[in-house]
Amino acid sequence: MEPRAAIDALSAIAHTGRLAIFRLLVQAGPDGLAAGDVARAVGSLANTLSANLNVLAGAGLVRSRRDGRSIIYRADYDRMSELLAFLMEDCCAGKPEICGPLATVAGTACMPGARC
Amino acid sequence: MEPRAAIDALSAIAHTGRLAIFRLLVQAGPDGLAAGDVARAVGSLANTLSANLNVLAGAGLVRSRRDGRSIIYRADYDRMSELLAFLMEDCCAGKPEICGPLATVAGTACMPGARC
DNA sequence: TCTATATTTCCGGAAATATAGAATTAAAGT
DNA sequence: ACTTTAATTCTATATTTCCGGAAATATAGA
Repeated sequence: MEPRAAIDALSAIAHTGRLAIFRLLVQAGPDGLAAGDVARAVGSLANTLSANLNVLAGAGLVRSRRDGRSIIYRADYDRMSELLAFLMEDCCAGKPEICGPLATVAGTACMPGARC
Repeated sequence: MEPRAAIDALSAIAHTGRLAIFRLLVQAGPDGLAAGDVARAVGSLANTLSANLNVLAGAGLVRSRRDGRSIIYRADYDRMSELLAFLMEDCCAGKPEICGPLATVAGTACMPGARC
């Protein structure tokens, strides 16, 4: 991932409202949620929410598709994964002092059954 | 890590200049670098650099100590580790689709011998 | 004390961002 | 065609961030 793209992604989630939106969409899973449902869940106006979803989409962290009158947003897991990889690899220079302890986030850091 | 602290850390590194500073300090290791050396390395004015270092320090990502007339800055590895943990655990909700592939950053994501 | 070096603080203007109200587009149902 | 619902876009305003110049502070050395 290019630094420019990483910075865009970082500033997208460096915002209380957008972080909440993104977390919600991650937890919602691959099927995603309609914009209206997101607005209700995080309690924000439709236009504000739309702007924030647009920032997240611009950073590649969420994707959208139309379904009837609703527009369904879902988190882009690959992109988030790339961002995490950027931070760990590139930014942390693979220092075990930083990245090592993350192994304790067991089960998340490693796929079930993955050989580590 | 609290969401507020995570957001502060994210916005601190969501900036071309500050990301460069942080990466430099991570690579410089625990001994850190004098502010002047950082300024020279990243090519920025002393006052601008000072402001940016201050933002990073406010987010807890770097620490400073005085040494003679120099002020030495070093990356706070623990803090960065906490930030990564926040993103993986809390934000990604432990979804293997996101965090799993990070195991391929092998050796960094998982300490040798860690139970994953 | 005087001077030089290192860094920070203060301040202002330009640019970017955030949010809300009003209007607009899009699709579905009648 | 008309109405309703869903979401976006347009526009304005308030706020924040960014960066540079000038001045201030801190330390070391002569």
